Amino acid sequence: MKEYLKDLNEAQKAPVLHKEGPLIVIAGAGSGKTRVLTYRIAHLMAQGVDSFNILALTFTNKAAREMKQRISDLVGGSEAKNLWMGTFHSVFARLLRSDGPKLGYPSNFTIYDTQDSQRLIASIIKEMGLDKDIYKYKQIQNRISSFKNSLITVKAYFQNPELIEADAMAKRPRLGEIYKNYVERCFKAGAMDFDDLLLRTNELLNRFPDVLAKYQERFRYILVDEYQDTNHSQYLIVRALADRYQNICVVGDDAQSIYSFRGANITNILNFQRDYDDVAVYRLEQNYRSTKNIVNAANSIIANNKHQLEKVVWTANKEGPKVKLHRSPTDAEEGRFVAGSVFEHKMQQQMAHSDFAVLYRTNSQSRAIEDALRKRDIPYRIFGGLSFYQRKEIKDLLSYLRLVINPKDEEALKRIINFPARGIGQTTIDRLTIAANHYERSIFEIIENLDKLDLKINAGTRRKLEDFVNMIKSFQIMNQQADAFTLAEHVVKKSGLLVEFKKDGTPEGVTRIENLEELLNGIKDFVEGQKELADATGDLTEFLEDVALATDLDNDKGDSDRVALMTVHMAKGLEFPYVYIVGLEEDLFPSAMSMNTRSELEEERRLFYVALTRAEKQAFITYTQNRYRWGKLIDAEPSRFIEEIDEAFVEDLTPASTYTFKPFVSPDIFGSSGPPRKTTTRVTSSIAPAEKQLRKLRKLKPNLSQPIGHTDKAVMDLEVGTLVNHSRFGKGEVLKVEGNGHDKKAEIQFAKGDTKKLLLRFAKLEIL
DNA sequence: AATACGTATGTTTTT
DNA sequence: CATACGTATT
Repeated sequence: MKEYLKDLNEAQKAPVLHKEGPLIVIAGAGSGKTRVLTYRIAHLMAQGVDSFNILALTFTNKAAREMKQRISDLVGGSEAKNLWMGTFHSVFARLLRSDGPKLGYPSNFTIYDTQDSQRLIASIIKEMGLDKDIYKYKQIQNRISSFKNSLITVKAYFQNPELIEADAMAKRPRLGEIYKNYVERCFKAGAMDFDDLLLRTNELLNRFPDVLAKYQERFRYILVDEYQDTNHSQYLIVRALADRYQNICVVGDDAQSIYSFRGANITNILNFQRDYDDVAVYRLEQNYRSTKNIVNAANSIIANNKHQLEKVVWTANKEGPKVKLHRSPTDAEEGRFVAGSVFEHKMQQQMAHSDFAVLYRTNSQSRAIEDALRKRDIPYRIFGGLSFYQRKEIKDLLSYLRLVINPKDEEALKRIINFPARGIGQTTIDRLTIAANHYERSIFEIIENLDKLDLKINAGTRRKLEDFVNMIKSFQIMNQQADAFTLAEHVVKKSGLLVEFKKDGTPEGVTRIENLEELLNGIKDFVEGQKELADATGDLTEFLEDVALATDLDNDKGDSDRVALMTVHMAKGLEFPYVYIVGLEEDLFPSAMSMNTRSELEEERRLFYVALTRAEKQAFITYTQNRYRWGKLIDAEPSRFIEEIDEAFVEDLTPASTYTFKPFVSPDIFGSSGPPRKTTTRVTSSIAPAEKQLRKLRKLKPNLSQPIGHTDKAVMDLEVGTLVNHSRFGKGEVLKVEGNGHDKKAEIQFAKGDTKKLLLRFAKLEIL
């Protein structure tokens, strides 16, 4: 009777059919976890669960859109439209639009992006008269963000001597004050930053039991995708909402946890079974995406990580070609290789451009690839990097629109009050800011009441300020009648933006005008699209929210046949027949910033795992000997990850001839088995490669005497009652031993209070 | 107040 | 390299 269940294998069917109560799906890469989520929702609806009672949190808005569409196809009718589906940020932004006023926020609050936050913090630092070389606004923004993601409010900060001490040690004793000011200023501006969308949701649910109850009733069934990448704030929201009905389904893969830098906490997924009663655990281990060579290569990489849930990803797919490895002299050559290879495979295999993706660790690597693709006339699209909405001209126009919606929005105001130039200088803005802080009003309100205040601003400037405010007010009046597109078009003309960029005359200015036109088209699309959606109000507020939370990926209509260029992070959840992973070099991938601790390094490795498992048919891994970085050509060494791949699944494509140019023969220090290590042509380097490698390894703190993934015999034979010491968890006692050989695990009660189940093969244990 | 120029400074990844 | 900020000049 349930036709759609035929689309699922047995392992997938189980979580789909699971009825009430908490469940976790540990899903290996490419094992069809999106499919499980989709079908589970469809199945719930088919079983009579009201679509209004289902909340699904996805990783991208695009994923939500596609899933909705698929569900709609499965169940028919228009029910799927009622599902609450989207990213944490967009779902809870929407929730805060209706319930945020209880916290004192206007329902039309602005969403500050990272740049807005950083600018505000920079100006606070300046206003406080602090040394900007010690108080670096980016670092401070980062720290504040991580506070918020861990639910450390300003109050909590000041009650925590450890944090205060840490900042004092870092020579930044006034960090707490900056944090306090920042929060107050955001609040006064009617603005929430990205982290606030989660933090304030938590606040709302904690402070108002009736609101919590309302949403617990509403969201009786909660599903969370990519659970391994949730941060503490998100975790608490989910817990609160699921508490009443416990119908919580989380899906994820600990091996693909790659967002710890923004607070993602891998223990959320590792501890899920402890958080809820009677958790059903399902595993999806069959990979449907990739060839055997790709799956096996990926498995061999991830085996180097110690901390992971037990899981064996396998595939019944065909063997496929081996993972190809290629070395180039420079990054430009690397680009050429990729472009040539794309061209070749497209021709030979009759593929589309969109079947290819180039993945890199950092956005700046896109340049060399772009150049090469362009030279070969291969169409491409870059995702991420400086997104469309972050371009200057776009942010300018958006700032006008933001100010129309929320005149208290200080960052928007400061951005455009004198752009295009209208003779309002820094001194005036500083005075207004001081007055605004003093009277606890917004700058906009100060200007509105200029005549009542005694500010040192001359008549000419006063006049200009009034003109500005009147212009914004005229836009506001227009906004009550006109749709977003008509208004935006009007604003472009009347604000002087169009003229400003037109008179520029350079190709740069022309591009800017084109971008503005593109934005206007986007607004038009939005306005028209809104008419079809039941739950959308279709106004400017909503458009601005979409814009603030959209990523390039969300905007991809997939209507053009281009090679995709993006960071590995962005590629999560996607798949392509052909994948090129470029820049596999030490200090780049793994990043130099992420090699200080083992857990950072393990995250880099997971990132590489994610990259490799995007590929369906074939994966290419490239690295260079020299690369431009900071505008200078620097030596590059092959990434340690290259030799971690089991050689059985790799084939080196680098032409042998390039090896013959070596001025000297470097000793084959890693044995003849692995792929060739760096064969440097640099004679100036006095340190031999082996020596260099060793020095790098020593930087890693944990005991290197023991190779990763191999534990000595005594530990493998430990018994119940044995006292052990773990490199991270400390001392503990073995409670239980289970499994055999490879799978042998021990349950250990640690002195700190935690009980953990560890795979002996990986756990770093010492018998006491 | 606006512009032009020099310097320093940092660079992972993103909602 | 690219941007951001400070200083000097008009």
